[in-house]
Amino acid sequence: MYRIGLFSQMSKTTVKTLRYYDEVGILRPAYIDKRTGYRYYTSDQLGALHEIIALRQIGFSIEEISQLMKGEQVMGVLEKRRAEIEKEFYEAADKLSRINHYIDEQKGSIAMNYKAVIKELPECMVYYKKMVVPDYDAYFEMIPAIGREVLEANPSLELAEPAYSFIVYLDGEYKEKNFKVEFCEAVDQAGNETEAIKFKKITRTTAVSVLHLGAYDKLGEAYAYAIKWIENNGYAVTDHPRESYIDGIWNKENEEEWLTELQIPVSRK
Amino acid sequence: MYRIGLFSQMSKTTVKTLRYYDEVGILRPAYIDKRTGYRYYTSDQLGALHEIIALRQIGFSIEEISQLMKGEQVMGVLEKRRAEIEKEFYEAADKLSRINHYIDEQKGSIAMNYKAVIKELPECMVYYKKMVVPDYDAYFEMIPAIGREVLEANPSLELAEPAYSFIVYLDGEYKEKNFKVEFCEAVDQAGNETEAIKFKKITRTTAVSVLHLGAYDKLGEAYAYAIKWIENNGYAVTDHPRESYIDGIWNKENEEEWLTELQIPVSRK
DNA sequence: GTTGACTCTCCTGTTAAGGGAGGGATTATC
DNA sequence: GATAATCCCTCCCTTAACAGGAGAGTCAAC
Repeated sequence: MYRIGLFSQMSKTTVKTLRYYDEVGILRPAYIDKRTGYRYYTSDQLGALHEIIALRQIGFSIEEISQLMKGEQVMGVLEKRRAEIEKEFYEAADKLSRINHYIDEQKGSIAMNYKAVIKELPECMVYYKKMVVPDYDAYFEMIPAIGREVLEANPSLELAEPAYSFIVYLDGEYKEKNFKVEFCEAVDQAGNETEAIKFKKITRTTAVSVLHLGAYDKLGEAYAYAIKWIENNGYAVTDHPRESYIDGIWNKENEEEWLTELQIPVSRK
Repeated sequence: MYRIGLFSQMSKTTVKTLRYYDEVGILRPAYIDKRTGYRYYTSDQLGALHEIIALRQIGFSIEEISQLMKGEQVMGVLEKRRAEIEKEFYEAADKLSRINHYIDEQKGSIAMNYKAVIKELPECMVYYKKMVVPDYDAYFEMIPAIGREVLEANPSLELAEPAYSFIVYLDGEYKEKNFKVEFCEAVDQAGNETEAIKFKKITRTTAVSVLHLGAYDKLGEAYAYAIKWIENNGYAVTDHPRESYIDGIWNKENEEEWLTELQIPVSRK
């Protein structure tokens, strides 16, 4: 019978850990002196501890080890943990490419104003209208007009909170002028459709989000950044990009303060 | 200016998180109403939050993000984090092969009595003697004799605590009889050497450790298990295996209670 | 008998928030 | 103007697996 200090050296475990394992019940000492409270371990407990350490090294929680030792749904616990480890593995690979990308940016000593984050875009109901616009400036006339049109057909329609409106570019390629777009705005529920205006439900999706500060003619840079980021980090574009308008002519006079969020639906390659 | 609830929806962050970021100082609201304590955020704070989220997704701690935002040793923090992520990546790969190995064992529905764990063996001073032994049984005569021989030359020598003695097999191949071994026993410091007995310092090493319960003639199974484990989990043997005796004839009569630890120095492939 | 090493329990701290209580503020409705 | 429904505030507790330390009791050696 060994006292805790010696046993901890034999097993290369700390005393704190042994006391903790006693407390949570996965390794009770073979004997406890009732008077002094001293814990005594035997050498065959080395085997049990060995197994616990092996499982901890694989990353099982104390709770899971408890279950395994009681023989409760062993395969279930094992498979669950394997799935988690696989996830950890892919996430580490993901982080690795992201930080490499980030470090490359810093080294390039270019003041990068863009940061990409992965977001889940929730499902929502929108009204939408497809149109061809000659150039960015035309938005400022066309978009308010759409708003009025919708309200006319649906006087009691309510916009979603928080406000969420965006434009999807439908042309497969990049065009300087006369691009085909779809304007969408989130509402709380579907309403009456007209010739031009329809409703649809947008499904939940994962997207890369990049914020762009400044005038719209520089949005191309944000696109370039996002596309490069997606390539470097092993994602693939799954749908048309969206441009969501946060600040613009309606609340900021200065073009340089306009804020736009570029959202590109992606999935892992 | 948006109140916290709306801002949290715009940024897809929880209110709790925003309050926490305020508390730790990485994202203070643009304005706080002194009377009510209400936090108010502006849309350009979306950019700052965006960057924080990007860094959190890469796995930076709040403390590190704080530093990065203050511009303190940026490259140092980044490189440190990259090294950590690389480590996480290799560790995940390691855990993955270990759990697969473990699951295969369970599925084999063979009652596996062996569990491998990775340990750091600390540096220590030992005396040692090389010899050729005819068979396992001969240990019981030869080892106590060595003990006496050492004590004769070094009357004041003290053994290390905890006791650590082991045998290294020096033959390159497996032999049933007349194997060449080296017996080592840890002591607190070097002493007088004799013709047969020398001292040396054993360096720190990483090893796979497998416990074997039972008579020595079954040790081959423990070896077989350990070697298979090492192959399956992407490690490589770097030195001679050691057999460390924990329980044996000196304290247990019954052969089935003898406990031996097999330690095989390894490194990652 | 005394020292020094060992052990005990109990309390706090660690990360990055999440959960909930209790109470004030704002907004919508009656 | 009253009331109800949200919204927001602070404060405290919880998480996992221990680590660190305080203060007190125990053991073995000299």
